[in-house]
Amino acid sequence: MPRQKETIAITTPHVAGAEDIGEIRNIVGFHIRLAHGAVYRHFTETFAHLDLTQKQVSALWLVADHPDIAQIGVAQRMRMDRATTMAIVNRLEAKGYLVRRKSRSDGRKQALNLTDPGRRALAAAKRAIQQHEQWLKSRFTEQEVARLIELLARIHE
Amino acid sequence: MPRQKETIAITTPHVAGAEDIGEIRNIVGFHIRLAHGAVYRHFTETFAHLDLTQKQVSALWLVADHPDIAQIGVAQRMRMDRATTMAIVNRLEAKGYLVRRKSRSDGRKQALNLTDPGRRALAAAKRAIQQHEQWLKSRFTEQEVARLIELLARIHE
DNA sequence: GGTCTTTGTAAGTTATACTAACAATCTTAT
DNA sequence: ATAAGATTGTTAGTATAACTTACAAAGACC
Repeated sequence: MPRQKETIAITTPHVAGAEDIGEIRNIVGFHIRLAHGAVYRHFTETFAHLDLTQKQVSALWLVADHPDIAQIGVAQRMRMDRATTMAIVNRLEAKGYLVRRKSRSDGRKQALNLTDPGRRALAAAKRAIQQHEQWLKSRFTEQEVARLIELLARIHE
Repeated sequence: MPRQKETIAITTPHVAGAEDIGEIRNIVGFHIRLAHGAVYRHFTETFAHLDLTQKQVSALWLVADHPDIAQIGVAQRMRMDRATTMAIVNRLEAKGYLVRRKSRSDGRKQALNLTDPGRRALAAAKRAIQQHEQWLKSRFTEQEVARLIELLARIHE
């Protein structure tokens, strides 16, 4: 994770000339990538003091919402493969935020559950996310937010 | 902030505190990340035979649109820092798709330009992007595409 | 039982993004 | 004009993430 102190804002500020991107601006994928990058950077700043990445928070949140979930369940909900999920669960386990234990219903699976520190970390993360979402939503009306979510969902569903 | 809970309707069964910001699916950032992941994955499949990533294509395209552009120019337009831009330009140079040469107007800068193989690679990439964009746009009307681009631009601009 | 599938794990590769430090060059203030 | 400061490219090092391949253990199905 890009650890950082709280010095400066975004490393590549929007300066004159940045909007001159030519015909590439008509490519939807290009805008999704730029928007994702902007959100990612702001997220990282907002979460610098919590030592958690987007993926880690999402995984933590999913485990909280679905006690005893298996890694494959997290992977499916986050559209990741098993190996990537492993890496993220490993990091969360190393931080002491969740525990693996063999599932009783299916010996192949590991049931994931939050620890108390994990619950506290998630609570703090949710407060930070509120800030982050506020930053993100501040440029839209409520109706536009709903519309944006609906359009994005059509891409990933 | 009057009446806003309606759009974030779905109730969380377990915890209902003042700090509870609802289910993860109501978080805009989560949808942007999932949509970006879906687009990234499809892009990678579409481009498997071309040995080019999203970033590399974008950089190639920008250099084609702006001959003699400096690395810092590419960085600003793609919202990347100088070090990340270096890595991408290095890869494109290693593939023989572009050349660096000292800028005459500013000795600190490197003027970037495509080679002939670079131009051919970009032409092929643009054809693949048409396919990719078709896949992406197929779930929207033209009007929705325009709306989506407009909303996304508000995030990264 | 035997075979196929699913799940977790491990190892290794690639791409991206960031920091910090440095040299060369340009810009600006005195 | 020169000193001080800012910009640009570069290198080195770190962290995350996504992927592949391979393997073992357990479940599903015939």
